[in-house]
Amino acid sequence: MFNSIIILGPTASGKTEISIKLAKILKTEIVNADCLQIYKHLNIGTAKATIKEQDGIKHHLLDFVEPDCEFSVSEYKNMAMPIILNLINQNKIPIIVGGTGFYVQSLLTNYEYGNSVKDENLRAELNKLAQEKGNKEVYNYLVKIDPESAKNIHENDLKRVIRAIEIFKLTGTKKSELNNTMQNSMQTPLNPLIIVINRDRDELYERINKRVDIMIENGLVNEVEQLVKKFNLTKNNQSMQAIGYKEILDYLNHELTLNEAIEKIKISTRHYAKRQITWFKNQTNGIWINLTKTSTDDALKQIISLLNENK
RNA sequence: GCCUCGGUAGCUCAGUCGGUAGAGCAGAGGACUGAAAAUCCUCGUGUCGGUGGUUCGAUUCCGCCCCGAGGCA
Repeated sequence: MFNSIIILGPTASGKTEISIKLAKILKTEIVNADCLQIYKHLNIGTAKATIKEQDGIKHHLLDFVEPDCEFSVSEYKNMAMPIILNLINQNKIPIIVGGTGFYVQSLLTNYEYGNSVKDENLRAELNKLAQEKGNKEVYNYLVKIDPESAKNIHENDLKRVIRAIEIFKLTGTKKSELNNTMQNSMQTPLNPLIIVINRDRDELYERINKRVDIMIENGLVNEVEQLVKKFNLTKNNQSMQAIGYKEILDYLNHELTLNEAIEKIKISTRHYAKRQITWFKNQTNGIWINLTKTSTDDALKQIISLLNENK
């Protein structure tokens, strides 16, 4: 019997609307699983549901991190899990909704992401090494200390190469060993109904393009300008890696024209949607609903009946 | 009307001293275990504007035509 619902879907597919309507019907609450909607003040560009759109439904883990702070899956998992379990205890069926597959995945496995926190110095050092002597140099180092992990990481994927080294340096345990032990305990208190909201590619891309134009009309440039001023943000801040924000930042720094920035936002968003679809397709086994071919109401009916079937 | 420069992949363009072509972007597929809206990998056949001619062979050379940009009238 399902005790929770997870709603995934690429950006601009219509997750938000459907999840709020579903929450109304089920008289439950929503837990955000979007790695940028967690940030306060990033509203327009992240397509965060406004208070009005939230329609009285309680949203957890939305809009609570300061824009100059960092956040990670591990923290997400630690915060989300108690909230979800608490809702289940109240006999509610929490609806977890978002586009960050990585965050959702953290709720479905017992992986503890290592005991290692990050080590900025080590990261900087390895990044420098890569810059001076090439990615291969850093990769070869990983091959030496953890050949098993190295096999699964491309030598140019610096972030992952560095993280694997970091895990070993900080914990003395290889990442590959960590994987093996964790693999055996792939269990979770959640038994979720997983729904993937999607649309025909053409329509999705049209919606993305249109939504970016609307964001600009709604004052995205001003939002970024105020944010940067107030919090002294630069490209290096995690929140400023968000699509829509980094490009407008370039515009404000006169590195792009407005039109170039807008075009770039559209392209990056399309790329992002594509990556999301790949992830959902191959990393989760949800039930797909195509909103190009199904109305929102029918989709809701379908979800409810799936829920009841398994009672 | 004349002159010049262009017309090659969805877009921007490279190239073939004559043996039917290749980059970037777009697009497609994939990876993903403490940055994930991040990071990374793979994938390029198209009447080479049209039509005649020269040639064993033309997208490449020549003629004419069409389209675009600029210049002279």
